[in-house]
Amino acid sequence: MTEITKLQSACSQCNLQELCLPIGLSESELSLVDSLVDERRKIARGEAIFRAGDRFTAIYAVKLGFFKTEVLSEDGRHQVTSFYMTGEVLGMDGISAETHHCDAIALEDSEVCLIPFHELETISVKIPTMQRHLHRVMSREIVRDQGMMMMLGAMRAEERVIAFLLNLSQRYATRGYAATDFNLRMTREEIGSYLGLKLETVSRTFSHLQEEGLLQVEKKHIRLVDTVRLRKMLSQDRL
Amino acid sequence: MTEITKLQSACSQCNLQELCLPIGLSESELSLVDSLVDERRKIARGEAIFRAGDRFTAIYAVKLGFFKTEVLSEDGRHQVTSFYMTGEVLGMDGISAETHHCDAIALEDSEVCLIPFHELETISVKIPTMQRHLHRVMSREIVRDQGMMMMLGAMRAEERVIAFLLNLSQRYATRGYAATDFNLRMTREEIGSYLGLKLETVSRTFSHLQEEGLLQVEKKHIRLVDTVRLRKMLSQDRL
DNA sequence: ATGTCGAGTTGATCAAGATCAACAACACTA
DNA sequence: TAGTGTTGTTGATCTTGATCAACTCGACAT
Repeated sequence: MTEITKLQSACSQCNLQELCLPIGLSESELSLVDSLVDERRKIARGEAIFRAGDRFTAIYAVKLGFFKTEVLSEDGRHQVTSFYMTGEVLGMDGISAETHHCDAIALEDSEVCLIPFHELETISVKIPTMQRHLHRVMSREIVRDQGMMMMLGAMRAEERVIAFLLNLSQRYATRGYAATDFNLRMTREEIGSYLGLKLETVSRTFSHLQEEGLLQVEKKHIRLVDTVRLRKMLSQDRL
Repeated sequence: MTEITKLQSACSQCNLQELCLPIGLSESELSLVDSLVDERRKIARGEAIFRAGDRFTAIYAVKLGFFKTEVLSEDGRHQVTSFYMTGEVLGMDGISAETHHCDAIALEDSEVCLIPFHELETISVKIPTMQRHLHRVMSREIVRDQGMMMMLGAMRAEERVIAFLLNLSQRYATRGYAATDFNLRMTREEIGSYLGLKLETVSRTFSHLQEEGLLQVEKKHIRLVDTVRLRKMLSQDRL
């Protein structure tokens, strides 16, 4: 099903530039980048960009759509480790062993820009700004994961759900979408897996927060009613 | 207290080379690396290499000793996010924002090699092998964190403790130390924090595993008696 | 229409781990 | 040498979230 198309609009033309690329690239540097990212790939909902065990060759910038990554252990247990939206980069788990450690699956019909990693390394040598950018993107992933560990290790169910929603909200806002009014792309089960909770607990927590007047839920549609108080519940709880 | 010494023995002479550096560097490349790492620092037990909020300037290779990193949230909660032993590299969380996001604290009198990061980036440009190595080290951290999230989100207390001990065991083995007989450098509370458990639970789990004849605990000293069965308990449990 | 399937909600009950508490062992200090 | 603080163990009880189960709703196929 996966369709491969040559890139129509180059990175130098892309409106996601400020998310994907470092600022302040010269024109000649930009054209180097254009030559690097020469393939776009459409991924239908439910399909994978890569799966655990696949040979690592590239990282992927989400041009459009929504993804989850999922780790699976030998015994069949699996856990959602991340969600990625427009402008975010995934696949960096594969660098260390030249093999991907997780599945990356589209939660809606999506499109990614394929960035051949070894070529990226080559270009980084020529453009120091690019190298630094790459390092920052990787480091950001490390920091994010640490925050996640904090959440899984130290927060209770309600706090996790709130943190999750506020994080989504903030990321939508960065992209110019409504911060308090959005549709979830993932199921309750996927949220639960991500947060280390069961789907029933996620559902109950949504209902409970709704009763409290903190948010409105209708199936996948979320409206954050009182973000101030939600934020407060994160920092105050269990003081 | 922190004492700064000029490096006596260079990287090119260091017996940790194979852990820190990529294999196959030429002599001239090695001397470049020697010029990069020019400072060693002693950190007394309980002291920090850096703290959250500190400006990021370098990453650190553990020359000797044992560290924990700890994230703290606004409300005072804190969680151990990692332990680092000889030959491991820490501080990469700081790259993204030029600021460290966690505290790195010595659990015993230790010594680290200070690697100025921007100089490392510069040298990486000249030595592609070095660049690739750096990327692998960062990626390894990402993979490790994902495994950690899996553990925190999907495993129960006993499994977490077993996974923790087997991981330690494996890392000691890599370093040529006994794999089934070692001393813990951290308290039960630190283990608990790392595993998302309370110290009492860690203590009880140790006792329980001892009753089962799987390991022997005496204060900080651990002896893994039946690693085969321990490993099995990880993969079989909750099949 | 009817049936089926996946996703979500809600209730009742259960169990894992947290919490509270007492105490032991030991290190460090005065 | 007594005194104090830190670390660890163990017991009793409580709470949170898991589990099991029933049911609704909507999408889709026949």
